[in-house]
Amino acid sequence: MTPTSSTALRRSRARRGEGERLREEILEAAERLLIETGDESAVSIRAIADAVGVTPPSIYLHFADRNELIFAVCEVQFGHLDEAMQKAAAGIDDPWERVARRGRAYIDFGLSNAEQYRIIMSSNPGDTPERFVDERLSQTSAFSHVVEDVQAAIEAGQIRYQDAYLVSTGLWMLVHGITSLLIAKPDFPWPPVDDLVEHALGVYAAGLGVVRDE
Amino acid sequence: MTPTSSTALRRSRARRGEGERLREEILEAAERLLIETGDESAVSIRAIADAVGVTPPSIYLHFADRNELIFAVCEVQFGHLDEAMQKAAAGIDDPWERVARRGRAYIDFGLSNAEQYRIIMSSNPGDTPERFVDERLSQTSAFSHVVEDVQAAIEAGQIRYQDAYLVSTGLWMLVHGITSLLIAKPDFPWPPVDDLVEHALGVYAAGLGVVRDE
DNA sequence: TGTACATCAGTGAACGCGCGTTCACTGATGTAC
DNA sequence: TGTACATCAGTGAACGCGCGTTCACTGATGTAC
Repeated sequence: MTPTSSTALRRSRARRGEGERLREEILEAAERLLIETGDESAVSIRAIADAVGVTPPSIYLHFADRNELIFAVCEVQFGHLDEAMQKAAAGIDDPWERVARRGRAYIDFGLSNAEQYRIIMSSNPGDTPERFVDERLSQTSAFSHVVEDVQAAIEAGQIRYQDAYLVSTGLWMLVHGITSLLIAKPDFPWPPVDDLVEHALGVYAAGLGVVRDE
Repeated sequence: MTPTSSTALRRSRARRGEGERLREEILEAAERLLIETGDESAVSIRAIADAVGVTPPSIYLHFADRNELIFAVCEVQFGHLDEAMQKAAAGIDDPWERVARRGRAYIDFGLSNAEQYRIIMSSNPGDTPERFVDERLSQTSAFSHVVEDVQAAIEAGQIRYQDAYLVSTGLWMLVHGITSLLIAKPDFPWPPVDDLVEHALGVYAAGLGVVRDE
């Protein structure tokens, strides 16, 4: 499993001015390793360099240290999550329906990309590099889109609470709980996943007093 | 922070027949290290041995390998969680109130013991040793106590759903989501924690159609 | 059209580290006679 | 009451490993003259 010797052919050097190409290749290889090994600690500078077909010091041409590289991977994943949620809500008018679809998209993303989800949501805080503010921003962008839809649902009289931020936070907690527990305890005798998701979202929606337009 | 040289005095050797004492000391030291460093990977065989005041090979007198040791630590933590939840429900008659108190106790336990909570709930599956069945059992004991109370609440007509197992699972998802997200993202601009917990539990209770006895 | 040169995209070798684990051992302690 | 001996609770030294990171370097490529 672990590549002890070079598994990739030596990569051909980028042409003048195309040095940035390596940065993308590094990020892609890191993501691939993360998915394949299912273990963040297996995503080492050396393993990445080997996967790209380059020597370890080359990594430092584009990232200050390992920590920055891992955060860059997270940044990409937050982008994917946001995209998936935006796509799920696209073309839907009913505000609560938009929220619910975002929620299901969130869960789907997490379950389909378990390792990526794990590192963006369970990573140890405290070792956050300076670019962390950007990271935090993109993290929040998916969230703030939810807040907007929740606000619209409140204004449409679909939800009986008034604090869109509080409601959105509660929803995040719920979908995160579903996603992360299913990922962390795959052997637990869960009820069928779809039933579970629909039950939990249904209960929460009922508790919010959701009234649909239709 | 990391103890590079011996930080503890050499421990005096146990008397004949009291070899098991070391096992307890190892588990306590491992837990202490986990709390102090906030990082599972810092809880190494060598660091534990150092903290206990013993040489690394001594660990192998009581644990087959590092993995078994870490799982033993988890086992202890699951016991603590179950105790905390049992204590919270003790002396309460109203079934739903018992469930709600268990839920708050769960969240309190997780927030007060963040690192322990992290390892028991986010540990990588797949490297589970043979004694895993026991571990799984103690994990489930806290859960099955909830199922019992939920069943009682259903029978008392407090909840409008009929499947106690499904309802309990949903509740676990919710409280786990609250706990783990607060731990994982301490810098996020959360609403006040108490408000958040009461809001989320309140919404969920309302969604379950909870009717109180009083 | 030819050549010197700066720059860019990397390489190769090495550093020191902490890790899990194994192995042969030691020395105090209790027990049998 | 004294002594040989088995056992128990550890020790000390070493193994091989993969890791992040640094450093001085190389050699192809494009540009200026």
